[in-house]
Amino acid sequence: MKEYLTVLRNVPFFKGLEDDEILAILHCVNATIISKSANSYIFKAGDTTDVMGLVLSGSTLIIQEDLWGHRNILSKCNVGDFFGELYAANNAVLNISVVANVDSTILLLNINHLLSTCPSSCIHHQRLIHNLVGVLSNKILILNNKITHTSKRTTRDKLLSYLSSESIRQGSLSFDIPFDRQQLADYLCVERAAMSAELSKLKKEGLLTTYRNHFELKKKAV
Amino acid sequence: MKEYLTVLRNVPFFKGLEDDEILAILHCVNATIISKSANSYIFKAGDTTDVMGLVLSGSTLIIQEDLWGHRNILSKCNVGDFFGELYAANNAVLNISVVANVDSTILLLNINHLLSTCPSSCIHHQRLIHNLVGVLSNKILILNNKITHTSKRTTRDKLLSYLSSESIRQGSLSFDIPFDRQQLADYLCVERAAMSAELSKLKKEGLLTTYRNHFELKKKAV
DNA sequence: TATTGTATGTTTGATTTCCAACAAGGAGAA
DNA sequence: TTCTCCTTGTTGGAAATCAAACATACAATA
Repeated sequence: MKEYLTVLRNVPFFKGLEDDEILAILHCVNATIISKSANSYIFKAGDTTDVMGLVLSGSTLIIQEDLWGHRNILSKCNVGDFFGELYAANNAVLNISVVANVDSTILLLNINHLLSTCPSSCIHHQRLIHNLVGVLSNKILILNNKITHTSKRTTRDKLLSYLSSESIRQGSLSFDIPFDRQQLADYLCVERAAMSAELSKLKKEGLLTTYRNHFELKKKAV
Repeated sequence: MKEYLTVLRNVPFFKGLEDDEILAILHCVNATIISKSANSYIFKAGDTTDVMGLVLSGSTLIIQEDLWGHRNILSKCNVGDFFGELYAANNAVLNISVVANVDSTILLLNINHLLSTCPSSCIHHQRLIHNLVGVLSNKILILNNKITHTSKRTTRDKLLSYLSSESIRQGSLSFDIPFDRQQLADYLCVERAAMSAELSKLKKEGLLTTYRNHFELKKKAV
């Protein structure tokens, strides 16, 4: 297990924990390591699971198939990423499958063990639970924000919603965003070209100025 | 506190707990009750908080203001609903405000107390933590689903994505949905009229039949 | 039965977005 | 410098969506 500490140290679940504490917890929740060859299934849609997975080496793909058999890759989990925690925590039927992208090593953590204080009342357990709740609620905040922006009907409103929230979040009318144009368009679920055009309009109307990923909003048209 | 047990029994956080267990937990996490008159703030955007709120009587509004002062009501919390748990759990700056809609009574729960096993090692605590994680991860699953559907570019693809997932979830090509047409359109972020038209097309193409909120999908065109 | 209200389907012109291609500008490499 | 490559901005025709009507069907009620 020790060989993977360099990975585990940087996992949000284990934030703020020392190496020996991590090892103690892994032991206390009876964590197991499995090896999966490329293209083999780790979770299959329709299953339930009480363990979550954490990629120690290799990578996995989260895929979803619709009724007509169209296969859709939802995301890729690289070393240090975890998956299945939502279904494990909720005892829900998986509507996604997880397959090894290449030969991979996966750490399996039983979520019920994680959530139960261990017999020896292991003190780091509380930290872990706190981290878990933090990770989950942070994810909800991120998703909520995205939905707030993307549910606006026009490209213009999506842009203004996003830029306004970034400005408020960063506490300044002048701020950088973490996206280039293509990424911003993908995030807002619009066409890059249409978005660029809309940005130009907003500039002409004096609502903002922008250079690359730097934006400045104006409260009133100049 | 006892007078509110009828409310608390039905809150997902307290699912599976008996009345006396609920009372024990409230005591053990040092829960407090506050009264708020109509239109007064409970949380203000920009604040941080380590407590979450639960509506015992009355109701609250979750509101958000953008940079230009446009006020947007995001949701309403009725008796038994809770709010602020995401920010409390994550120690995040609030980007929403919560105001009392009418004169209201609010139960404040300190999330750090909830997440720490109490000195007396109160056994119901584990159940509570488990419930909390369940509630959060379930919410993520719901949001993920919505984003999956709404991020499709056309009304047709949004419909098919949603209907396919519902069909798979309910394990049948013949199923009911919990929305009427207007609600479905709102959920998918499209126009009701355009959606109705698209449904008609899909019918003509033999991909599905529908009556009201009942749908039957066809794997191949008839 | 007649009346009313509600949900759903249809239509149409205006508007917006999509798609594809190209243009402009800058950064880095040869 | 010159030549790429990459990002961003611009444009025009095709396609989709929006908004606002109106039509239809059905249920509930008197």
